[in-house]
Amino acid sequence: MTVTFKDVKADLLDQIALGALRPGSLMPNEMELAERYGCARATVSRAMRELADEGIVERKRKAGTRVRLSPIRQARFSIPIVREEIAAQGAEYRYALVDRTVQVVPDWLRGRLDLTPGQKMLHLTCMHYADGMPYQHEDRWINPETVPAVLEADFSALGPNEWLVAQLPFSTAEISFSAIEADQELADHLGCAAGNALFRTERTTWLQGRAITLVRLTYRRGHRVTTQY
Amino acid sequence: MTVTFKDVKADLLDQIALGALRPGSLMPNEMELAERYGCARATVSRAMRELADEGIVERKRKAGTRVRLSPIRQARFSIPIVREEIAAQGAEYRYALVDRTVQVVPDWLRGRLDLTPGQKMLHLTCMHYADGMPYQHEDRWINPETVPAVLEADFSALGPNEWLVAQLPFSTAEISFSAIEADQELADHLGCAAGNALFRTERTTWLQGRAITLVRLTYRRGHRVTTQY
DNA sequence: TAGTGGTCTAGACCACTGA
DNA sequence: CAGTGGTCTAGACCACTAC
Repeated sequence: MTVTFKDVKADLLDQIALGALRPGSLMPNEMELAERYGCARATVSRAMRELADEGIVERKRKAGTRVRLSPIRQARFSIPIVREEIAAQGAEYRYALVDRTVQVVPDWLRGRLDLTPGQKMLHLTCMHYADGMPYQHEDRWINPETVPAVLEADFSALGPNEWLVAQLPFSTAEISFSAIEADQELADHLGCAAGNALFRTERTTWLQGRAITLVRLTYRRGHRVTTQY
Repeated sequence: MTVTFKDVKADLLDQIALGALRPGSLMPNEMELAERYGCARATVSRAMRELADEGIVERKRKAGTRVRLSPIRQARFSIPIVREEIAAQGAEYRYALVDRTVQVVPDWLRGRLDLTPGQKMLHLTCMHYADGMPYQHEDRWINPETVPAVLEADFSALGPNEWLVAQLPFSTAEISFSAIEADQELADHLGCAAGNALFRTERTTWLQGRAITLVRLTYRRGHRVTTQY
């Protein structure tokens, strides 16, 4: 069996974990490792590159590769579409449009999205249910100047998230997680008491520098997001 | 100038963004793209592999490469050390050890960490302050069987997180985010009222299949974590 | 079973940057 | 300026899997 980049990567990780390669220490260069492992330099290179991408190791030309003093820990969370999230749990998904209005953008939102005063936005409120129980409350603003078709879209059956994803293949976004206390309206929708702690995701989406949408997703009580790294 | 994998990747992204490559559509295979771009297959391969890693595209042997119907959105959060997190905000960091006990592992924890009944764990409670204000409450369990030195460590000045990072260069972990309601003790420590919604991070860490530590980090009221993608 | 992606190799040139 | 990583190439073999 030939030596693969995964073999090299795993062995290097072991050496780091076992302390043979100490944090801050200089690792052998690619040629030397290639000889040691009996493989091509490209193989070592890919192993090292992945370690660098994962924040385990730090690479600099001429200076060589070092084990990071404190590894940059990164957690990756996938951002699923609610329907798929619920289906993945084996529950039945149901969607409901609660409210739809077109209104002048409030000041707090105008600042956030860098909009002109007096501009109108589409404001949607929706609920997502899992097996008939409230799962997620969606409070969304969409910019019709960026996505004109949104004013004709029918959101009574299909949620705005799925509609937007189908319309716009691509975008950049900022996402934040926080804990909030339920107001009476949220409590009613999500079947909990006012004041209960709820997990909230807030996402702002841009396409080529122009604001598309801001959405606040508030989950039923007890929700948690999890990932491994 | 020769064609680089970045050129290929950027061009493919453009084609997807502009709609020339529609979601769900089958892309040409690597050989064909290599000819089209006038480069080696390995170059195309790397470009496509990165698109796949980023969740833009889906690859299957024999079936070919397709543009994902809805891109898998992934958010990366960096997991900083508290002290660096606070320092990055320009605030002064202070640490305090609140409590330290060695006790038999409670059942709920034993199940989580796959430990033997009756095993003893080090239980630490700490506080982290920013400019003198409560910032984060840390409730941590450490397994002395995996990290024997921990029983001799002095946590009165250095937080257990930093101590562990220095001891164990590497580990796998599971992390989760949730919203909780403050009990009286948390409220006292964090300077809020009992019942307030607080943001919590829970992290379980393993080294080669053996549990190292479980930690619950609860932040002061109003905390949020943010990232872009 | 045939077609696709996944990977390795050996060699080459280049780009960055620390000594 | 010399050493390191970064990348490309052309060819090869392999592994998976849809058909």
